[in-house]
Amino acid sequence: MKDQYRPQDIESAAQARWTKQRAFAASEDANKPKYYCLSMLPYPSGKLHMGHVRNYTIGDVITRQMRMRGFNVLQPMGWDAFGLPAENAAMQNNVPPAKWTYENIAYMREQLKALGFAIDWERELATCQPDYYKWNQWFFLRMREQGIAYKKTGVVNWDPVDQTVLANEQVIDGRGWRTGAEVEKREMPMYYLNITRYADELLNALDGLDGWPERVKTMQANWIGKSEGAEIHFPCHSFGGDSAIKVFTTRADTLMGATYVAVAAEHPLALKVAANNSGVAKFIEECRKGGTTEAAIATQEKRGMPLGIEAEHPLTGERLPVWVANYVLMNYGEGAVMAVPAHDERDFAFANKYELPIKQVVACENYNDTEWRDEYSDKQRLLVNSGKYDGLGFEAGTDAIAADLEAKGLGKKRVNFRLRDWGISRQRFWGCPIPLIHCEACGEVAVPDEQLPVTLPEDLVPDGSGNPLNKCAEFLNVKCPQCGGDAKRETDTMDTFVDSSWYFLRYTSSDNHSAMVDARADYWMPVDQYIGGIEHAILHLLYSRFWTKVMRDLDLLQADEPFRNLLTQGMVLNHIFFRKESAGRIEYVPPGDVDVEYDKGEIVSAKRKSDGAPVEYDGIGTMSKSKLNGVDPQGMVEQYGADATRLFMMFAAPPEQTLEWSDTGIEGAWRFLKKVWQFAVDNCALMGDAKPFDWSKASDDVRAARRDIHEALKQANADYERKQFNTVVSAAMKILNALPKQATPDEAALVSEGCSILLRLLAPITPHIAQQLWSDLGFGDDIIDAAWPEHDDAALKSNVIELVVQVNGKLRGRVSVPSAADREAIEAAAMNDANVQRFVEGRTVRKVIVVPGKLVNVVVA
RNA sequence: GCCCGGGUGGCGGAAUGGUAGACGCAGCGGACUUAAAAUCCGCUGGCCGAAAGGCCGUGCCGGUUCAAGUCCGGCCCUGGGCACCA
Repeated sequence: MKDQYRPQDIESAAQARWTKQRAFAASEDANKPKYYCLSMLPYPSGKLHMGHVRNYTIGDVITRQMRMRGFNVLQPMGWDAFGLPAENAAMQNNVPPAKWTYENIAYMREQLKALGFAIDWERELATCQPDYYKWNQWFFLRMREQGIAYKKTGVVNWDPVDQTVLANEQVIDGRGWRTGAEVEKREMPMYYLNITRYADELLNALDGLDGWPERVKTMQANWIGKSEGAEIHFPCHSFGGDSAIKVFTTRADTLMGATYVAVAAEHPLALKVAANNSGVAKFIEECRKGGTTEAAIATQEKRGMPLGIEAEHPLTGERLPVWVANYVLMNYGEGAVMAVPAHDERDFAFANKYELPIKQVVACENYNDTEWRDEYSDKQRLLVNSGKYDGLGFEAGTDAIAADLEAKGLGKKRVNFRLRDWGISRQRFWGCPIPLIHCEACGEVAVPDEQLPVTLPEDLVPDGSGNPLNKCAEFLNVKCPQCGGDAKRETDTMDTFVDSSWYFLRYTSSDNHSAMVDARADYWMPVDQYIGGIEHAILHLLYSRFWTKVMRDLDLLQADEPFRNLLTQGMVLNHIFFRKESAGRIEYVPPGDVDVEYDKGEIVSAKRKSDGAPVEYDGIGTMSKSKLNGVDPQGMVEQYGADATRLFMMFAAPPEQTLEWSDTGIEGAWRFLKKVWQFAVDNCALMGDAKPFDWSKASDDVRAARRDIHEALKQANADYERKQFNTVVSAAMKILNALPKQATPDEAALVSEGCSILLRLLAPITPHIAQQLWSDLGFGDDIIDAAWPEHDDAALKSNVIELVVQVNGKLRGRVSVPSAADREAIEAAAMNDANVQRFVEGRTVRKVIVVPGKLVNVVVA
């Protein structure tokens, strides 16, 4: 074996060996339990960043460990290749998005290979390949046939200068990022997927996802947002007939306290009034400004205006003013609310601002209608000022009022979800075309299955003024499949979340060109372990669950849920710097190009290295392409090797924890691997002997060292089980520290067993060095085929144990007792300690708590 | 604004109600070396003390417990998500 640890040599050799063996090419095998280990596919942004290294190392550690434990493991990889950054790069560099994307994929694939991940590359896919997105289109048409995909209008961000739709990311402080123009909301026809049809199942099935983090399930449940309440009709005759304003409320019990009705700015009634009322029209116009995100809407100043019409209270017939208010959301409930200012915080603030009446109907002492207190909305209190409903509680009051409303045909109990249907239409080029054709004679016609895929031209370059497909005659002009007349193709493409909602299924059947998935999907599904960033906790994971259920209902799949176990990786954060260009445009500056001045740990000033000009600090945030704060692992891999990089990433923090980027510590990982190598070189003559050894005849030192090793192994296995890999690494370090550096022949069994354990523990994390030493030291040919190490209980036994003695909970001494000592003997030994006596002397012992194997606590008065 | 996390030495972190700071990084001291690098050994939360030992200490305030970083209530700061970034 070589004297020096040189990762460049051993890493490429190990990778070549695995490739030649097709070691990670998975096939369906009935003789072994299957294990599908999946990491979220990367967006091919150009280069890997540390977040990718973290994500894929976690997946690889699990993959390799499960393989050594005897599972038939599949770990595939692909590319989430459609999306906005490719269009931006295209505009900047005047290259087609396809070229940019495929070049990025080629580069990043080599980076992944250099990191030695145990990936089955034969199943690789990219979502921008026609062979992949053909099935998006095929399945979209099946959903359209079922009514799951349907058309309605939706709101988008509109840049009035560029005359184009903007993504939320392109709206900064309510203005377009390129033009600086104030963004408007605009309605457009779009396709939606009817995810709300599955709302109940998506919510209830969370209970069965035992392998998911509680926090993710809570986030999904809150997102789905099931509310039990009532639909109530407030009759309104202003525009003739017997129409009514419908509202949804979770507090029907407080109906007698309703003093006005408020509708959203987009509500049909508001629009009708606006037709003849320029003040209202102007207000609605104002509400159209600004972004469409919930955050933008929720943080804006609450404003409203009377519509000048009235609605009838459904029980009392009292006339209530109708207002338009920007805090009412059109896409939640009915787009209208009954306002009960006395018992709803937002209504309270609104009523106080516009001097609307406030009527208390729930018992609260010292009610004050100018200062809000949370008890006003407490559901535990009883109704007052509510006529026949006085004295009822929340549930009884709701039931009684709902029953009376139902009898009058003016309402009923109802469940409402916060979840909205999923709008998938995008007015953008670099995405999967929606397979529809618009014919003047036949209307909207589906592209026939045999004409799929509708292929996206790969040579167009967007220019920022909208979707280039609209100017591409070759794509646009088509014959109608029904009548054969001239027709136009749909130019909207699909949300990229569509692509990522089922890619994990395509891996199982990636070579099948005649079906979306086949029976192999039922062999591999569900995914046994899914790993990806916590930022995907809601949207991607919810859409994938929905998509899986739809495929099940269309008999394409047996699985109900896609992901059995979920590990949400904490994000890798880095500092963000930027400066404002003219026209309000923001230019981000990579942290590596910034010199920073600190004062008491806080950044006080920053300058760009390349030109010395000041830059602004925008805090710390996730590594992202758009903010240019990603760190490329390439330099680290070249200098220290893949193993040291992987080890460092795993050692830096537990997988689920957020990690602020810093490269201090890579030296430590590198040093550790050098020490492992040196230990192997120094002791190689004693290794590989697998003869049984009688440890009871070994010296005390050898047995003590072996106990430390097996204790560390036990801890490491528990930590592998709970996926806390940073402490697995520290256990490996402890094992190396416990082994003699230059062993004597008497220690041969100890170093041989210890080294064999150490290499197998490290094999999932640092597979190259583990493979090289395993074969050099004669333990076997391939460590990936070695059995997983388990600790020996006999090695953990000890004659004497040390206990901690506390007096009133404070540490006062330590005593050694035989491990077989009983309670009395332990107590006596504890009381005998000189320092303990100092603190007990002259005081009364109230009780003595003995925690076996741990401590004694003497409680004195 | 709403929903979900996090806050422990100079730094990354460990501690599944039971010894706070494992394992590392950085730093300091020493060995080896003509020298440097590399390597090896030792020290390293703060304050008091010659030492033994003591007092303080896990974002802040309060509570439960023999015992709280860990459980409960309130607050502050910070990260993620909020439906067109992926």
